[in-house]
Amino acid sequence: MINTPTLLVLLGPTGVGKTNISIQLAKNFDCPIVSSDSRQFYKELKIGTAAPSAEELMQVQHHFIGSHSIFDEYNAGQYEKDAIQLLDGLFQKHDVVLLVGGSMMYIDAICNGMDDIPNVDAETRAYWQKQFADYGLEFIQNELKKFDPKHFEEVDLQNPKRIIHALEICSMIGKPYSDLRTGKKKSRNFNILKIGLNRPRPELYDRINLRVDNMIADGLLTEAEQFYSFKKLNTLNTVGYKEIYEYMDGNWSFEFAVNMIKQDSRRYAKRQLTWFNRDKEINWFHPENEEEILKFVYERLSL
RNA sequence: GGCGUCAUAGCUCAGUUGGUAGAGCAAAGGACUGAAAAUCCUUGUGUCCCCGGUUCGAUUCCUGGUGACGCCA
Repeated sequence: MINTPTLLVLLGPTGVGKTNISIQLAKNFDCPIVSSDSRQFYKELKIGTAAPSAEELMQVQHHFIGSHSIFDEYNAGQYEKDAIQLLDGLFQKHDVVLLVGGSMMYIDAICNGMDDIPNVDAETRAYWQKQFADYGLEFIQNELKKFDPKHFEEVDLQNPKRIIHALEICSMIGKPYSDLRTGKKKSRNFNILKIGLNRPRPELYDRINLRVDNMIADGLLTEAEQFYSFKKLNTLNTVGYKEIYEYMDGNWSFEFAVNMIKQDSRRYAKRQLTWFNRDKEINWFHPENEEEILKFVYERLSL
């Protein structure tokens, strides 16, 4: 029934109910799951990232769940390379592979591709961070204007991370960062079908709040405490962990920290929806309309 | 029961010497090419507790309610 390999992409805001639907879809189409959740990659972060349970992992073959350590350096560009290579292998045996997650840039890295830009080495990063820390935003803005006037015109000049990154690349390649930014969409040797899950805002927020309470009951505090001494790692600058560390540092009460985890999760969900709303290829469904989703996917795949 | 204080945005509160109002937080909207669950930008949403009175005009002053809090019984 299926002619060309298809990547079925299941996306949506945090807490909407992706995992549950993903297991059902994977069973129905007898296909493996590739995660595009940039925090479920980390094997140390299970409770706080609402990673699939051991039981769920046994039911369907999963990739990129607990595949990395919080001590690893990882990024979207590397993920694109690794995941595309993995998909090439999976499509040898499967007509359909399910990509599941909510990390917007990681999903786009697979669907659209990213430009070929080198990984930033630690010294370069440290150098520009120090420049920013010592001389401020205006200084790095001017540096960017000097090294890459084109990007200076395009970038969000209030956002230090964007400016620093552009400067890192400029100094590593010895030419403007914008020279490497083609903005071209890569072609893939598989079809892409995007399914978006969403719920009315109050419903989504209720689920997020409840899920955080459940994480606490399941031992999120203990999980986070184990890595307290590494709290400065980028991988731990994550909703569910950074708030616990504020509590452990004595800045917040425990109750306040829990409320902040809920609030930060809600804000994250909002940002995800802002990004996804721009993508007109997404076919949206309410997660409880499982039959409708299955019917839609069957129809699209058999064409 | 008596006396006093208070009542303004979802919350905490400013303010208007009488010309229908503004901060913080929350929230909403947006951006996004290797740190992305990160980072950054924009936006004030209102029977100013209710009924009257004075006034050209009351959220503001006055009578009376209602509610909250405090003190005294």
